[in-house]
Amino acid sequence: MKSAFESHNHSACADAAMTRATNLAAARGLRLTPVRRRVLEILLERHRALGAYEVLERLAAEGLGKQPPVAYRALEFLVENGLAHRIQRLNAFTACQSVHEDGQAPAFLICRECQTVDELDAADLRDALSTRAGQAGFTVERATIEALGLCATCAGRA
Amino acid sequence: MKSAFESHNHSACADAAMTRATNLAAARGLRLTPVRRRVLEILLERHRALGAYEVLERLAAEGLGKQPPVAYRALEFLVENGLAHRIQRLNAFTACQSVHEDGQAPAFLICRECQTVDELDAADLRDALSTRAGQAGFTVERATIEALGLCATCAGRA
DNA sequence: AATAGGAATGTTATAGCATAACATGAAATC
DNA sequence: GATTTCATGTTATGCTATAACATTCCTATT
Repeated sequence: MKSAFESHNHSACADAAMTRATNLAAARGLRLTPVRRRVLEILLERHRALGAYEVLERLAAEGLGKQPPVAYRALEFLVENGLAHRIQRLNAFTACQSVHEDGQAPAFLICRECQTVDELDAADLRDALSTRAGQAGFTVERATIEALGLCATCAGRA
Repeated sequence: MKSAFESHNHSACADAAMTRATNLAAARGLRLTPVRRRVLEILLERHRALGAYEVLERLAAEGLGKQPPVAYRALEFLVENGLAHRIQRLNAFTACQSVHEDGQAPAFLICRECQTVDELDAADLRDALSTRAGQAGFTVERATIEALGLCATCAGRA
């Protein structure tokens, strides 16, 4: 699997994600409605996080909804079902690029230069965090791990 | 050092933090002005994250500023100098409870029940993250590690 | 095929978070 | 004491997010 920072056949990458989403919906009886499907497609266009209002603009241009709740509801659906992630640092959303258990969100690498967002499996980091938290009597339910920095490409350019 | 979740002599805890802040300001030639000092005191009242507008209400009640930029500027100053932290998940701010290098923010444990926020030293987690990111050619500049869950006290109550 | 119940979407309105831009004032430096 | 720098005051606005209610669309059941 190529990282989001490397150049790759992106349409294959997006197609694969759409296929995973379609299969997941079928398996779980989720309704991947036109708005939801379209929002996921929009997020999949690039390895970048989009704000809800950016998504909404796109939807509006296509006649799929003009008000914020339309975008927020679709995004919420995608996030709840692991098809997209919310990037807290950016107040924005990105399509899920990997496969992982529910609630087991990966860590994110966010390039401050090109805004590309990549996922990193974070199982070990989450485990370490849970262990340490557990020592303080704290039960971790959801962990957010986000790194801001420079990707290789942008570092090379500078 | 007691965790924020345990009952403790909180005024001593807040005083110690204020003293650290005063010393840091002196050492670095920072200006801990009345507004900045007061904002830090307000954050130190409890181990909870406060939104900028909550801080602003307090300031306004005391005649220290009525407009959002007053609160945001003071908070920005505190965060930049490591005296407070921004909790991304909450869009809120909390006083720093520990001592750490610049930019080396700790991990946060956020109880979803009592809203208490505690810090955990995250040096090892950050290192692990940086190493893993480095394998993908990514240079981590700042890492956000936040865990949402239940503290021992609240878990016991349920 | 009618219909009842639930799920999704449409719509209005508003709440909450954050900053740009410019004016004024205070403090340190020269 | 003039200059420069930093902090604060103020106005205005932009971005992010959700509550609440109306309507439409599916689905399952009769």
